[in-house]
Amino acid sequence: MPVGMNHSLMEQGGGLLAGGLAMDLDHSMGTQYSTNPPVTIDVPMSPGALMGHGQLTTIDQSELSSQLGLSLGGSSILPPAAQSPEERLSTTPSPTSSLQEDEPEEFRRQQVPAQKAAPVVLDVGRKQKPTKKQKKKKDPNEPQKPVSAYALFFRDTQAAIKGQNPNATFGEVSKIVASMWDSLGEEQKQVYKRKTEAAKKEYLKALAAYRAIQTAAETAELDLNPVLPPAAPQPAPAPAPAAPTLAPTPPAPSPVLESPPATPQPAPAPGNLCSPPPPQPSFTKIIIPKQMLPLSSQGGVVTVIPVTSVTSRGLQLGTGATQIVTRSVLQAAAAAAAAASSMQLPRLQPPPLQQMPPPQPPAQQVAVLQPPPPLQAMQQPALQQKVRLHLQQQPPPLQIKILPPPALQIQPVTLQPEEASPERPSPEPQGSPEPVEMITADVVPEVESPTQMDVELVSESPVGLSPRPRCVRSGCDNLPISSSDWDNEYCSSECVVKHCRDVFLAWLASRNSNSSVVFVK
DNA sequence: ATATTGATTGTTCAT
DNA sequence: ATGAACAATCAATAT
Repeated sequence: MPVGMNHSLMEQGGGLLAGGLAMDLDHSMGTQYSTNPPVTIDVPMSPGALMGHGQLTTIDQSELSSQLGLSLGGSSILPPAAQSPEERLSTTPSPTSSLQEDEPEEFRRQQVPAQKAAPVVLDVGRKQKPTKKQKKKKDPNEPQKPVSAYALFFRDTQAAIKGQNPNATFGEVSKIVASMWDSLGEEQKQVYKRKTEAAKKEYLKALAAYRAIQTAAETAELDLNPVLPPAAPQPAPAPAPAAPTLAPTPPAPSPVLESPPATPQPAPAPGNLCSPPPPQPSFTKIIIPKQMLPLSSQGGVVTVIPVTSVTSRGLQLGTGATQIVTRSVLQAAAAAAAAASSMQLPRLQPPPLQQMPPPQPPAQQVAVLQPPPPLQAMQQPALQQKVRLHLQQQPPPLQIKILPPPALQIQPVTLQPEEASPERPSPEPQGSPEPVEMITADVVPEVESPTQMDVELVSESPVGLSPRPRCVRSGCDNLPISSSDWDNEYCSSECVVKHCRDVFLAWLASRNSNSSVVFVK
């Protein structure tokens, strides 16, 4: 049985992965699970990772670094401190508990250079061993400590894993993530580590500023009896560089704290897939014993979906259906849709996901991928994880390989037989890699069956161009004109009114009841 | 100890 | 008393 995989990417907010990720699924599908050799999925992935499970899951990872860099940049969650907006000065003494990591130390040192560490006093306070609750009491304004590299990795990965195994418990997912992390190459880990380091830097800065402000506020309070509420400072961005007094900030006091550090270098070429990351041929294999996998009971299916990835080549599914989805494709689809009609179809942001109706007879794997919005991730709370996969029940064992992003070649165009990919007249004349115009059904959120989607997408554009539209009002044969009051469907305001009236009357008639309907314009 | 996510449970507050 | 809104807890793992 062919395994179909659906992979859709959300638009990345902006700069996305240049290197994009390519996902390659190679199936040497045979026919039967048992007899079939394991299915191999080559996933040039980026940060997000994937996972899968089945009888045996093998994940090969190779240089994710470039991709990771991108994705991370995207997720850039990091500089929490710096970004944390709600910055009110509150004089609340930050819980001592928070003082432990390095930064606190640094901070202390800065403030009290005289004594080296002498944390004694602080320790006392800390000793308290506050129950969990207490520690949480942190001042909301206090910059948040950057999360660990592993945590970042977890974030990037868990969604994909969950997508594959919706039933997986947190513990199972954790194990998988751990094993993936374990087998992650140093370089890849480095990427995450770098991220966290950068975040830490930011954090230190923010913390310094924060403390300075607090100190200033406290002193001010002491001096000036009136206890003013922290002056309801602008809810403005975080680490107000204001840092009046000491400003123990680090050596390089680049005054610019607040602006989200647009993640410097990690994300080279956001927009396009043009810059292929340096290829790294090495693979790391992750083998996840069936037992580890949550859905093992189901005869596992392994699917890997890089959260942040974008495929340069897209996904290829075995035999029957070969599908390639690329970011450009999505964009093209979106553009097409937009162009096609004024209506905005929900395609890009499909509802979370409804369980796909039991797949058609031949089980198919559908993977819907939604990479987290890159840089903006922070800003947009909501989505971020929308990876869902629907796998069929008894898939042949799969092997997932994470490959280095293929050169962004664009050969892919070969796919979908049926789909004559419409040449988008519009944008990107350029011969650049933005290759594929193909829009496979998959691209579209699971809302509809692939087939339908195709139809939809394809038909849409034509609609706009379709031969001579007429005024919508029945009985009117005039050509429609465009107006700010309506799209292109009426020839005049009269027709609009008439049409609406007719419709309304018809509706009333159909209900043949005079319920009290109020027309509110 | 803290972080990851998300479900569950517990608490608080308003009606 | 009820429900909404928010907070805490838990799971396995890494730092």
